[in-house]
Amino acid sequence: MPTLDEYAKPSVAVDLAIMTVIDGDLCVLLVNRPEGDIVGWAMPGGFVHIDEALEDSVQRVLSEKVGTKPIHFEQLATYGALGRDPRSRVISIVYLALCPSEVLGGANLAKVIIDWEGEVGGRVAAQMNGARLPLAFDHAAILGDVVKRLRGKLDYSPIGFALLPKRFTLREVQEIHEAILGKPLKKPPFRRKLLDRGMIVPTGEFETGGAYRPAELYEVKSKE
Amino acid sequence: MPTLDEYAKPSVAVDLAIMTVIDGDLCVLLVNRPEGDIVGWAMPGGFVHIDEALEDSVQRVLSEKVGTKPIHFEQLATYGALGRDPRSRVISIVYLALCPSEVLGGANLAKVIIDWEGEVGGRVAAQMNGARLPLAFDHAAILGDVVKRLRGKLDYSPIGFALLPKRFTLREVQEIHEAILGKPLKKPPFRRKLLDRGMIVPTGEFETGGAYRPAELYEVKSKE
DNA sequence: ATAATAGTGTCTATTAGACAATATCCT
DNA sequence: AGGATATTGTCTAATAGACACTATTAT
Repeated sequence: MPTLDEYAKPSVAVDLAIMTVIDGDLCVLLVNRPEGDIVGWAMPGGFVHIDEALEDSVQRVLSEKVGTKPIHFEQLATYGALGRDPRSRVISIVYLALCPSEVLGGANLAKVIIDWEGEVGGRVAAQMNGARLPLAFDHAAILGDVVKRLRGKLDYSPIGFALLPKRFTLREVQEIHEAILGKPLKKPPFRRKLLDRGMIVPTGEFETGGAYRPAELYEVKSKE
Repeated sequence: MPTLDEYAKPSVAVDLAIMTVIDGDLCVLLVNRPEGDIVGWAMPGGFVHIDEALEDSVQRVLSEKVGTKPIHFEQLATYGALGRDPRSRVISIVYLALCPSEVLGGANLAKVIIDWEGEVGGRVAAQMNGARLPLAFDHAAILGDVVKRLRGKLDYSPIGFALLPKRFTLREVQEIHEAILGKPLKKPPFRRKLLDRGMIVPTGEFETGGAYRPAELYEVKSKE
């Protein structure tokens, strides 16, 4: 109930869409809601404290609930529909965070199943080990927006490299792009476009351990 | 102060960047803050009520403070730095709204002066009748983001048409684009690109009243 | 030698931009 | 008729995509 001198305020939360690519599949880190509460899987999140900047809330949720630092994060959008959390009015500021899969060891990574392909305003499903996971709140729709943002920014921004280790082969970059776009790409044009962008430079070193011809390792060009 | 069973909550507001183009200048609707309060000019805004969806807050602010309905509005971003409102912690969800200048009669429209040209993260200045207006809060930086969003979406989305009346000439479209991009465009390539997009259709009617040859009127193609 | 992948060369289709020429309408 | 703008035509540069080919390495 509102006090005398102020209106009741909504709660404000940050929710994190922590994305990675594993074996050619776009994946998101989800947490299982405790029983008796909201059922289903949800993006990790937390309330924004009164003395805490939004990015600090993001960092706190990362260290409290995830235990890792993403390479890149950016604000996606804010969701404030009335019934989105049935317990109370919560406005969620959603951040998109990107990590290479290596640094997310042991976390609950759910494969993101895009089931709209071409339509607009799409939702998304999630599965883990082949089983469908129920998504809590409006997180299926939010993840649809996440995928749209990723696809939109993929080839004119360096976000794809945030999903890769410091040094990577061109094939690995292509696998990331194919996973996000959900379609295969031709190798030669992809290589050119990438190299013509001028965002990456060859290191002169080569991958090891693989069968057959090793590919050169590249890294993101440091801004001079 | 927080009550026993909950933390203190930030306030949540919506702020509106209501943009238009007048005589080739990108303009924004601002309100003058009352004296004794925050000094300077600010975007119109209001607090989000506990039982009100974000878009409903936007509509309420529009009817209370502006008295007009924009052709198009979309969420831009959410700003929550700690000191942005010196009176209390306020998190602002900023919406970008677009209107043709004809429907904003008599409002306080300030010309947006872009003073960064090419750099990243830019702020913006405002002037009215040639005099510089002081911008309150972090609204100079927010308006920088507004301009960036406008420029980025201009030529692959129909937002430019939201600044025009229902029927318009190709020259008028070009003037809108030049105002937003801040640079002149060549007429023939601009015409083709626009027509090849397939988003507008000729009406067969022509403008009247102007000196010299009248141009054909176009309108946005209705989706079938 | 062979298999499998890395990397290159060439061609074509599409698109964006520059520039010149023509068409049309008002005064 | 003349002036200003609308509209069209042609050319060029840059880009994206398809496809064939060569190069390199582990087995």
